[in-house]
Amino acid sequence: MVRYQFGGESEVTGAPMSTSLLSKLQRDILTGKYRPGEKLTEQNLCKEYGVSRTPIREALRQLETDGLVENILNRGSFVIGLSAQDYEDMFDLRKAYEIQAVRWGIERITDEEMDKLEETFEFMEFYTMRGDLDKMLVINAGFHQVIYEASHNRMLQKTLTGYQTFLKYQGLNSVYGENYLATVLEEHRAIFKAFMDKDIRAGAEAMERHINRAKERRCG
Amino acid sequence: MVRYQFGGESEVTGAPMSTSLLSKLQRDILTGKYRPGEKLTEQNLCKEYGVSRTPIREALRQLETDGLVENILNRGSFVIGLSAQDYEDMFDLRKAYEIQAVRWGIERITDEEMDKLEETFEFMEFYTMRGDLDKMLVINAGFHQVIYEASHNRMLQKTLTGYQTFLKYQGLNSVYGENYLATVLEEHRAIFKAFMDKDIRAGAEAMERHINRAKERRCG
DNA sequence: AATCGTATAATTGTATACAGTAATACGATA
DNA sequence: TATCGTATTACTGTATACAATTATACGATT
Repeated sequence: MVRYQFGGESEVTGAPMSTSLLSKLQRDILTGKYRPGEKLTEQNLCKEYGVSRTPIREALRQLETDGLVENILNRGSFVIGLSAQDYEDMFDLRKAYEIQAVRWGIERITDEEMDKLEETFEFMEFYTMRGDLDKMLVINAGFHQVIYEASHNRMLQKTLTGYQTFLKYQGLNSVYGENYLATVLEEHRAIFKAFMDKDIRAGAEAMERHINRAKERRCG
Repeated sequence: MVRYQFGGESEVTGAPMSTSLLSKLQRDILTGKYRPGEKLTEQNLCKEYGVSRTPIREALRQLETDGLVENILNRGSFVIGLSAQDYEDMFDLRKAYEIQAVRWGIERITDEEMDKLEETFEFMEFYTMRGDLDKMLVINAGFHQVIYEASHNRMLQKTLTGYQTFLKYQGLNSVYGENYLATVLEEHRAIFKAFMDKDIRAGAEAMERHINRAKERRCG
């Protein structure tokens, strides 16, 4: 058994500087720096992150719609806690959307996106061979991201990307079994094959199995 | 055939004053006052809604995470257009979650919530008898809301409530058939019965039928 | 006339200032 | 001592001010 610790940030979005602030806050909430129910005083956050109240408030508003924070009028922002049940539920919510992403993805994927999916899968094979868990987790997320893009549905993409954020930090507490890499590779291979074969049913089933097992594994 | 026009606002949330601004912006984007691709200049919005830039910017950030607006660094906010395909897709996304809401709802509903569901359903019967389409559409949304609450999952609730906002204004363009009310009542009756019987499978199937038909009807 | 470069204007991003509300401290009263 | 009421403090909500970036206008050059 290997207890895994994440490396640094990986911010990829071409979004505003304040997005960096947002992802820092997401990280600090999801990793437990701020505890459920805790009040996030704007002044404190200003000092903590070295910016003024305006960007802090904007980030808090986004955290609110993300469901990480609750905003009460004239009283401030409070961290929302996720129960074990919430985390378990999240796999089911994710499953429903991931399956839909595969269905639409197989229908709608472009040639360029297919190339990208193939390339990503080959990276997965490579890093699995090398036993590089760190890189693998990043590629893993990337593989799913390509499928989200291939679904050509912005909302689906946005929601699933949001779940990945949650799971990314949840992953900090995960324990990965010895044959985790090989197992996950085979699950992904089945999904990738369904894309090659343009077999929607097979793709949906492969993804369902993948997420069901992820739920059992309690990671990725 | 009856072409339906919505009445006034129905803001129920006990949320900040700026939420009123947010819902106004949502309405004005979804009803087409601001067109897809159009730039939303903060100054203009200030004049339009009679507030300063601060609350405008906060609302824009929320609209961004809602997927109604795209924010480009140093260039501003642009209205995101939803294609016919996007609206069609939305029924499938909603369906996946509505089914999950029923599953969890039947498992987790409290006695108080069950009372509320029953009461809501009885209102539906009443307004159907009276042929009051206006009230019916509100109650319809309320019936689903009770199920969301019964699911006891905040994320599910939030996401589905978001879809309702989209569909609410989409409804403006809907054409309701003569026996719309009676049809929808029967679909809801099947769902309600499944809650009474605590029959998860029946509930999921009833909800699936309901949303499939809503998709065909292109409304509610 | 078309294009490039610079200067100006407009707009966004951030910080600060002011106003209104909630939380707290503290003293008066029973 | 306990409780209530008031005064003070702290914080949020909103408006404004300043800085940095982008868009536009206009003239110089080819």
